[in-house]
Amino acid sequence: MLFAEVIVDISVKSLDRPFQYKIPEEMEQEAVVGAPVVIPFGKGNRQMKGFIIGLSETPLYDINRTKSILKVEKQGVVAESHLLSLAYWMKENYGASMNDAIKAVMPVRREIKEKVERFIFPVVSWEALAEQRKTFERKHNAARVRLLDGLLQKGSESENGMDYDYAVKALKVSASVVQGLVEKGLIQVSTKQLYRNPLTGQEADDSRAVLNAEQQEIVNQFCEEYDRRIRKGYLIHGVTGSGKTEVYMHLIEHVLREGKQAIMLIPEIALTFQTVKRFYARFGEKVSIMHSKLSAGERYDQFLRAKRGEIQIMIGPRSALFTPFANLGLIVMDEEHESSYQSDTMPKYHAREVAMQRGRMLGASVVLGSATPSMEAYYRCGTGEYHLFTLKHRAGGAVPPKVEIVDLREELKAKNYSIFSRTLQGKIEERLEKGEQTILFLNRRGYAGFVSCRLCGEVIRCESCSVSMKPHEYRGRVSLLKCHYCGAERKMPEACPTCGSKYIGTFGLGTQQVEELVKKRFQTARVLRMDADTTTGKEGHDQILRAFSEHRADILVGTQMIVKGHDFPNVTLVGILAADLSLNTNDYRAAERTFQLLAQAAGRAGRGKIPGEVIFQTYQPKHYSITSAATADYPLFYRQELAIRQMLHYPPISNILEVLAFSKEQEKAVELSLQLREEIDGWEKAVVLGPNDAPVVKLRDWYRRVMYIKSPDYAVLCDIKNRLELFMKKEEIYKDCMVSFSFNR
DNA sequence: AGCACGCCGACT
DNA sequence: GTCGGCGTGCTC
Repeated sequence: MLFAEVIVDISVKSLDRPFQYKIPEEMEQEAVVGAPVVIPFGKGNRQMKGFIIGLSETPLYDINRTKSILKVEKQGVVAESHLLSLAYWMKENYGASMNDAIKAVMPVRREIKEKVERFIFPVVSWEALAEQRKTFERKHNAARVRLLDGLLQKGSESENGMDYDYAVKALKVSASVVQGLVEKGLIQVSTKQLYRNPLTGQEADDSRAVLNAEQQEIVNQFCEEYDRRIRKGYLIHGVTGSGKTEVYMHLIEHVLREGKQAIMLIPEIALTFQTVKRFYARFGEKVSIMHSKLSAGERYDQFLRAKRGEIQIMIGPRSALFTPFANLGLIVMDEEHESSYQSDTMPKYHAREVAMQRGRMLGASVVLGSATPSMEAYYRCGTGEYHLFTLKHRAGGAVPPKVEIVDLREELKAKNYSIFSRTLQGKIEERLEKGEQTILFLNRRGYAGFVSCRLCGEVIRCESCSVSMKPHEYRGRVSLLKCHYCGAERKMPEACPTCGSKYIGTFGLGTQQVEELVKKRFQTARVLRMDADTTTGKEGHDQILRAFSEHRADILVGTQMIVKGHDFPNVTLVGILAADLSLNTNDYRAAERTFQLLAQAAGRAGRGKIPGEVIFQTYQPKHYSITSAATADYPLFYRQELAIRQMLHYPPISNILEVLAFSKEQEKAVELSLQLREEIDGWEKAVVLGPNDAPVVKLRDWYRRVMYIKSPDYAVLCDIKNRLELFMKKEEIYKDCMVSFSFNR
């Protein structure tokens, strides 16, 4: 008799263990480790899903009460057994249930309600399309012209096809027009995913770019070690534009030559058609792309192809890490410092750590790359866990931008109360005269800031969360307040709700205000704004960036999103209006984030032939994250930041467990947090900070208390978490409270 | 007595 | 997560 150890598809602590089932004889072939199964569960023999995680011939339970597997799901991709071990490792390390961990590594995850997206693709050549456009223009067929314009614009660059809903809604193209064009054989409408291979049928291009000495040295050392069967972690610290991607491709090529496969991880936002096209061009049909826009079915197809050995390279965001390659040789992780590598649902894993673990399990090397490495990765070069490579030179000999720090306190002394320092203002005017472009960067969205009464000082707060509500533009004026935490909205009040005075107004500064101020100050300039509000969906995003790159505007005002990835050759000035904004958050990563942001923003200037200039406006001109970003001196930043992390026992030196205690009643939240503290008092090798009120005291009507526990030994933190969970389970009075945990290391 | 409701524990 | 068992308490 054969038995299967099954994990039931329910993420509850008490069920997070294997249950033994009999395997009916006729299923013995298909009931393999990793297979998804249907089993009877509980008193009512409810049919549940589950996963086989082990097989045995010895019964571990009363054989008369052992039930049988009902069905082995054939359509599921069977997880490789090493992926299951990886899931187990994740369960242990991130405090998740085995079920959650398995679902993270399994290609077919629970179907989230899937929106069917349709795309419009051209069938004929661009030239024929442009010809048709002229015809429609003559016939004054405005809707069709708009549609073809959209396609032509998108087509030459992205080839992703045009979103059908977008065409109908934003371009006001009626469905029967679209249908007409389909019948004419000009376009085609399909649910086809983004990032199809545009080069199908073409031969892979073997002509490889010539590497410079720095790049070649990395490739040589890696290959030499790889051939000696040395598998380890590497970090490539390469300044923006130093040609990291070319190095990755050489490494992947080497690994492929040995009959191995490779995974290339990229942050979600970096998944642009440009990157993808380079890989298609080099590796042809060997490549497959994972993308969040792929449906579960399509994703499953990709995994199946990987498993069958039809492809050798998988490119994608963090979930691509679990591609079931049988012979994995290399995992590359580009822009290693990006926050999208951190999962925010259970298991809350970091792709960098899981990549290293998968590498260890399978004998694959891991190559990380970044222009501004995370403290964690750079630190691990010092401990010998990774080998450090440095690329100091920009490929193609582009000149690094000239950075100037402007002290805003001096501006105040000189009675300049505007948001533009005299230096910045002068430089913007220069650009306008020369016909060059400027990017102004503000690290906030909307009308950030708050609404308060000048008479009584009362600030308008969200009723459910303890944060101030942010003013937003609605129907052309500031008339709407939004809570950025729970999304609640209310009208901008005419008078102060507390004292009734009319002296109520907005304070602080957002991109909308900056845009208005720019327009006022530089009246001849054409200004574009890009932030979360103006760019609903991918289309708005693309439109703005396109308009700016085609020089249909002189100044682009925006938030974070404009500093990532996009190249504008004609931009010769980047102004950061308040470089220290991201510095003043109560987060130990604030300095690191500031450095990364500034370094990236500076990299946006002067990517073309003309050298660029960058202005950092700040109230803290001497702060090391700002000065070192100005000189693009990462090691300098790293040393100073590490000293602070050392002093305060922050990661990567130590590990932190953040414990949040929630209750609907304020006193109870306080009491619970104190009880939790008592529970772990005197624990060896752990330092406890707090408890205190969380930065957001109240969120969605829950009062929040926070406590930080630091320990150099990660396992200690896991023990503490388990202990506290046990406490919550057995203490009756806290049944209506909640506790959540998150790890940092 | 009869039933509604809520809590607890078991689930192979 | 979900079901059934069982205790409490309320009502026709």
